[in-house]
Amino acid sequence: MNDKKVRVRFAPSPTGGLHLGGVRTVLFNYLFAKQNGGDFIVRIEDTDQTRFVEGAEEYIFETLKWCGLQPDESPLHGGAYAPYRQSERKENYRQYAEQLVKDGKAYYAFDTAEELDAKRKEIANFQYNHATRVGLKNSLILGEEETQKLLAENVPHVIRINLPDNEEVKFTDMIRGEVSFNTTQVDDKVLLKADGMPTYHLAVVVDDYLMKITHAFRGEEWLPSAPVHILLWQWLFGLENMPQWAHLPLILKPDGNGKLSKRDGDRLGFPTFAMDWKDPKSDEVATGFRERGFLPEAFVNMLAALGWNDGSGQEIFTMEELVAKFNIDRVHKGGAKFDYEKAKWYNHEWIKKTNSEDLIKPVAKILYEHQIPILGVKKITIINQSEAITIEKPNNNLEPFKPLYFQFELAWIKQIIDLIKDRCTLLTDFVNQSSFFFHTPDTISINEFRSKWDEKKQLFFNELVRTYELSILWEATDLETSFKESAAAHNLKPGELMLPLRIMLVGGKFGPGVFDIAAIIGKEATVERIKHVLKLLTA
RNA sequence: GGAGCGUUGGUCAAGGGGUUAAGACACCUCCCUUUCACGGAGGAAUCACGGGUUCGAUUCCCGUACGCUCUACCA
Repeated sequence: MNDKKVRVRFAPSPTGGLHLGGVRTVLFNYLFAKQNGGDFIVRIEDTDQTRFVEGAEEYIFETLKWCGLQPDESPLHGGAYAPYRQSERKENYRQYAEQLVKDGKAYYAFDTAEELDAKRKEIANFQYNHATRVGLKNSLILGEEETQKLLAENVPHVIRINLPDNEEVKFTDMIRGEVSFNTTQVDDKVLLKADGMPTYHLAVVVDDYLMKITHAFRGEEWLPSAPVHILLWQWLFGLENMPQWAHLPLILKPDGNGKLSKRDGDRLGFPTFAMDWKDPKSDEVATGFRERGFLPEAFVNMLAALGWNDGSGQEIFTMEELVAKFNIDRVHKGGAKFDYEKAKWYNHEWIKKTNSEDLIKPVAKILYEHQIPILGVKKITIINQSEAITIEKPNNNLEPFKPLYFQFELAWIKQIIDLIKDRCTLLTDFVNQSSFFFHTPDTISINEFRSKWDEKKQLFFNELVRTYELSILWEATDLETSFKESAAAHNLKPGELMLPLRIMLVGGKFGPGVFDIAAIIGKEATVERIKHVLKLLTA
């Protein structure tokens, strides 16, 4: 068993956007597979046709792509065990269910939904099990002849597992150690539905066997139904072929208790989906981490830390490091409350850590999406949502740009990113932190200094304009030197003059060093912005 | 209700019979910065409770409490 190639699977239902917890399950699967030189398989569990949602499957694959968690086998990527959609493997399941009936490990049940509902109302904690099935309509009670008759008449029926009475079912969970259940506590789950489709319980077991899955990671919410799966393995394929189970801790809501849900995110103002998800029925859009301005590296890093810790104190991990260091033994048993502030901290760390060159495309894309007119950029093409964009430089001398913007080149954007990335937590922060580099500030908080404005300052700035206009050198240090010299000549403290200058250039009390900004936006824009505010002040 | 699983600061967590019980986020103070951030230095704050076992329990055992998950012809 140990020399078998590691094969893990992520088995989502295409019922909507991919939630944080789902992506984390993928991550742990992926890390474990890659660490062991194994394969990561994505199998679509679409056995419930009533819950099918248009676009959900595509969304899942786009999310995986964005996160850098590419499957080795999937309906999209193909593989030796195709098809990878359970709806396309329908014929596989019935035979196993029938086999179980033949072996006495399962039985036909003809009870209608209404009859079962009535039972549930009548009996407090109704379970379809050893004790109650006597009073119900199933092949165990009806007998061979009656059963065959009903079957021949095509009476709608399901196949249920025939759980033994009062038997201990034990297994070893990779995270929790030995776990055991008594069969009296679990009910005779439906294996094959009336429509001929398997339920999850039958489908996972059959497909995990057929696809030679060696390790199965899933959320803790599956723990109570594990005994059904264990028994099915025992009866159908042998325990020695069963994958090793690992039930992952839940991700909890930040306030109160319970599983984190999309509603909590809406309520508290943070995303819970990886990427924007538009519900095709309601047209409602749930915002995703991607659109909120997260770097995929940061998103993945943050997810890895939700339930796992390598014990060294290291917090920032690249995917390669995660693959190398991930260890299932160090996954926690208890759930963790999601902390959006910490999530943003990861993003901030990643923005600081990422080379400015590598940030150009995502930043340009964000600016473009926020309609910052990047003059000088001839064309920004968005190939598709997850794809990087391409930027073309203009053939200068064509458009009637203001002189400043002729300086545009990628190196210019990189310079800006270098200057501001420390103060950007989300990619979207680049919009506010950089817009004044590209165009005159929309609003100028002139009142920040107006009350302290006087003739002396007016004169100083008038002269500064002349000095800057004549200046040949345009480096931040030169600008600062001439600024200070001029201030001294006017008998003014530079301190009282820098705030007005800042506000003239950027519009408010924020941003990097003023002279750095002036150096980057260039002579013409600097002079023009000062003059503009000077005019406002005298008006 | 039942079953299962869990419980170290406000949150994420390291540790695991004898420690000043790491670190991170958030919070507070100060420094740096003639803006805002970044950064740096400090601070406050914790082993759910009760019994054992032990010379000694946060750590091991048993209870209790609390929380969560499941209890569908959903996954």
